[in-house]
Amino acid sequence: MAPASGLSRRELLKGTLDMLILQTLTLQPQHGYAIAQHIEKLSEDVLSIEQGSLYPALERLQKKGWVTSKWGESPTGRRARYYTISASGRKQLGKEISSFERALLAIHRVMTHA
Amino acid sequence: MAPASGLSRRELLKGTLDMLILQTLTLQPQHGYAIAQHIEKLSEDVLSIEQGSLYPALERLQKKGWVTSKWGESPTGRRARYYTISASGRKQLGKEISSFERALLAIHRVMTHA
DNA sequence: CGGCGATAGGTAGAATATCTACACATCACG
DNA sequence: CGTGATGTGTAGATATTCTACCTATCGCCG
Repeated sequence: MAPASGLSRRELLKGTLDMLILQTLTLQPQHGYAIAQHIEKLSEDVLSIEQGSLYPALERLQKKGWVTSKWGESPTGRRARYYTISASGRKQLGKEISSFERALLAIHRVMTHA
Repeated sequence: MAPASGLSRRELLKGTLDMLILQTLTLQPQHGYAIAQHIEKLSEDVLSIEQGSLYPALERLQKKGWVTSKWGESPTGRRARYYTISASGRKQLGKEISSFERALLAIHRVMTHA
């Protein structure tokens, strides 16, 4: 994780974090640290989820009822809080995906001067 | 512009407003109100730019040197401030487009569980 | 005439999301 | 013993957008 050459790449489209987390949790329940790693890896290190964004986001999702959590043990034997997506979380994910695509299409129309 | 049936659609991907404004100004210099209308129309009413977002954004872009402005007269004969994209503004637009596309591709990879 | 909607510009303050920078703990490894 | 990876978390700053106002002119309709 050392910034290699002082280059700090970080580009998260704001407003997409919840969607990315929820999507990640559709694969299987995960703890926070693993969620962040999963997203960073799949994005080929383009996206980076800072802890200061991750944990508040998870709290937020939990408060909305979109994920549940319970303490467990990670593969490395450490205590970790595992998050599971709920039924309403899946519904929410669907909404976020479609509104994301809608917005994307709209932006595309503007950017290609239609 | 009356909300038709009380339905308030508004979906702007956060962080894309500057890019949309700069892109709009590559067509021709425009005043704020017309910029907002242009974006709303091209996006087929998916995106809506509120005045409270628009004018601060235009100030921001001006402060960064990406646009210049001067008072003029609109086609309807009203006083209006016309904004013009600068050379550095065009360079900035290019940067924003490529980082937007980078992020988009990354998000796509995560969302399709790659 | 009086009011309203569209055109045009703007501000104040709230809400929100994210980031930076910490603190804490355990484990493995040299 | 120190450091880096794993793991959770908080506090405070920062940035962006939104809601809700305000002002002004113009044209139209009743």
